[in-house]
Amino acid sequence: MPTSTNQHNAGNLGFLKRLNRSAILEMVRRSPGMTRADIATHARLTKATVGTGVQSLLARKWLTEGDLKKSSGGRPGRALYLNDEHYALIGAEVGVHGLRMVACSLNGDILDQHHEHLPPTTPEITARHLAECLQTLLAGPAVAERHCLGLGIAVPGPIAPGQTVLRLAPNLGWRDVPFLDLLQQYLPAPEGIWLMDNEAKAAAFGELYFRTGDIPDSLLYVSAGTGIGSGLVEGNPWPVVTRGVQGLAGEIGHTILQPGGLYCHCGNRGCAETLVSGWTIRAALGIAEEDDLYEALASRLHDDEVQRTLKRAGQALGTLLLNLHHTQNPSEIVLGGSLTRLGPALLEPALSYFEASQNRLLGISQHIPLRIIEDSTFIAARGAAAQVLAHAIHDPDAVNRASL
Amino acid sequence: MPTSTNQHNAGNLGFLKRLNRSAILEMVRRSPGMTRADIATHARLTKATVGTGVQSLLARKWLTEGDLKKSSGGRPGRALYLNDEHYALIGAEVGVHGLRMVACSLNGDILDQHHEHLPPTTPEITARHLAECLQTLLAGPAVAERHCLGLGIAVPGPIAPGQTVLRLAPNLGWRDVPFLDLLQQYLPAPEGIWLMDNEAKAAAFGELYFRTGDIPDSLLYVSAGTGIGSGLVEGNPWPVVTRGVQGLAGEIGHTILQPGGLYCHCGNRGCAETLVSGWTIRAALGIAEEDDLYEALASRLHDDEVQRTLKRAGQALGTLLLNLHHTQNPSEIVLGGSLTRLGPALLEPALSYFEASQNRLLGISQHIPLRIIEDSTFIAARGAAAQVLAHAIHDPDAVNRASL
DNA sequence: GCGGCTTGGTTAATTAACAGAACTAACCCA
DNA sequence: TGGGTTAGTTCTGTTAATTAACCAAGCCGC
Repeated sequence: MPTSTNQHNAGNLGFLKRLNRSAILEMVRRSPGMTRADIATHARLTKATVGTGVQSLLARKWLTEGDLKKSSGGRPGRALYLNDEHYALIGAEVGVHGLRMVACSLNGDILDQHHEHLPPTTPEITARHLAECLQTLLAGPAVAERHCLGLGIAVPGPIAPGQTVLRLAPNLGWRDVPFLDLLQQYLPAPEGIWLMDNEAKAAAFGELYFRTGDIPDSLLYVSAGTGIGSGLVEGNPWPVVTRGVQGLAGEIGHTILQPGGLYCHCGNRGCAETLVSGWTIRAALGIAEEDDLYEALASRLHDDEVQRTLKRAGQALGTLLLNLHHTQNPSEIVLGGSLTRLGPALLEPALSYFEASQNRLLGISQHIPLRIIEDSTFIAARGAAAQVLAHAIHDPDAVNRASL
Repeated sequence: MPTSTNQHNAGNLGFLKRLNRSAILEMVRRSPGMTRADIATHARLTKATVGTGVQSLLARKWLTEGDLKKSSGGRPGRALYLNDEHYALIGAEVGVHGLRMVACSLNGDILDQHHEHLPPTTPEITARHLAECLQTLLAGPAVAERHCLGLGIAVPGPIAPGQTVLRLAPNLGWRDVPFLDLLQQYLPAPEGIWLMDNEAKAAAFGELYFRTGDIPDSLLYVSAGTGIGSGLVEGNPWPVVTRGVQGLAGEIGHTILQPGGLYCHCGNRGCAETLVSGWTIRAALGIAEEDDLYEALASRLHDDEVQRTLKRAGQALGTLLLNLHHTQNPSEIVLGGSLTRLGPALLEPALSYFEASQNRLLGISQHIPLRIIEDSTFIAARGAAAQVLAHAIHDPDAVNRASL
């Protein structure tokens, strides 16, 4: 978990040095083209301190110098940028319909990606499969030249904070799987950071962290697919994912929207997932698990039954969003997951309800931005890669040292 | 907002010194009786660093030395404690039924308290009234001898982060009131920290921060009174209150529990408050606003109508708690507010539903502790005082300097 | 085009914080 | 009573930020 202070919250001189290097790096990452002088004023450090810090970050290939900036009467400063050529980040997602993996540059650009179809199977087979694909990815021309900072894995289930065990993945049929350890058995490389997180939380982190321009204070990612989950990222300048004690934060699919409603697979009644989710829509419209939901519905989208079902589901989704707004009140909401491909039939009722209701309480017209991702295929994998970067940035000198 | 790093997340030597002093102080606060050697090992600082830090904190009366500890073969260490005699913290709550204020010691012990009955009125009258009462409190024998670190105010409505404006307080009939500024006009003293926060968020902070023994990683306070609100505190070792962009985090009373249900005063339908809250229970049972809810119900508690009403409300409360569990998953839940006085008729249905449902998802028997506060009269005021302490602790040397 | 003016960035000496080792203090135990 | 052990301090050393001087590189007005 990225944190700007060490575990015990006290620090020595080395910690201070690290802190300042991270701060410089993070500032340049967020505002590409800053000069040393800009950094000094914004970070309230002296020119000298920034100078040596930048020098070290240049030497370690974290930064590159760009052109001279326009002068405003004095000597022009030299623009600094994240060195987008030297390092690579690897992210992967274990999903219900297969494995997805990406290699990213420090700016979050995807260097290489791969989608491997794989129906739910045992953790061992999955790990072996993933290890093979990752090895190919690592050896590929886009990555092989770069220094790999680490690997992040996104999985469809809750993970308790500080743990590497996937507690439950109903859609994979897994329970208490130490997936990261398993993967490590089959995959020696890369060295560096290894981490695993819930799919929606990884996605949320990536959507916030790899944002170009102003980074919002907080962001909620709602992942609407076979199940429904969410991830909340908060904190400036060091965003952190909210997990909860048992890793259950964001299990919004099991939030009750209809007391006494239908039974959910979790055993409770009236969960949000009984109203919106891949599996309820499938159940309501008689679509088999093996079929692609979008393809199965494409031809029937204008059927009355389909329309009614999706509208009902959309309204529930809108209610869910409103509840999250009044519980967590994020700066921004991003809606992804396979259900967004169903388009306006599902989303329009959700959005119109949410837009109409969200400001009733304060009576203001300040709307929370809500963005919909139509193709969220690689979002979670990229988010896991972002988490690797966030870790690495906290000790930028470490990557060139012997052990991380 | 207490944060261990400065705003720009870079630091100089002075920052490092402050950080380490805070860390020492916080460690002793949490584990009274630690010795210098204990601190050194836990904080990973050297004995020398801890020694000088402790010396300075002793000189500034933040700490006191206690007895020698039992030796285990070597020289016994000297126990260190928070100096509970020198400083005072002031907290106040502006509530629907009046003003409450407390003076606390650093350990959170209440030195003096006052409850002033005051029906909802204008912000100006309220501020003047509060200022007078606070002046009396400050001049009282329990406080006058002490150095006052500052004043925290808890109010029944949302406050956007970093602001001192109460955006909305439906139960007071206020909107966009700069209450802290207003109060400052009538009350010159105390110098130091001034802050204002939502009542449930202040309460949450206090319940976590003034806890004796192990402090949980996170805590959710649910305030069930005229309206329903919650506050979530997270973070170790520096707990932080979650606010949301507009300060709406924790407005759980306006979370939809019954889509298409009754109209709420906020304009939406089926809000939690239409099912559980002082005002719905009053409306359902025909109790006037002026009457004390508890007293009005005391004689009728075994009426069928009352029982039915409270049971329904209790079930809704249980659902609300479950939803919070699956959204935020706090380490611990504390339930307070005037409704807890209604006892088992309301609480038993809530708890039994929550207990039965909370572990369905993970299929484990690890329960989240849920504590009920029967008398939460001064909880929010004390919480506001705790927030003052949390601020002060981040720069323990500052209080003796000229300006804070 | 040639000095002032302004801003960017580096360098060398200084300051201030933590670190390390030696030392004293205080207790236990045999 | 002396050796072993742990607590805490002191002195010296190391490290990182700071200060101030300096050089670099543009602008501007004459």
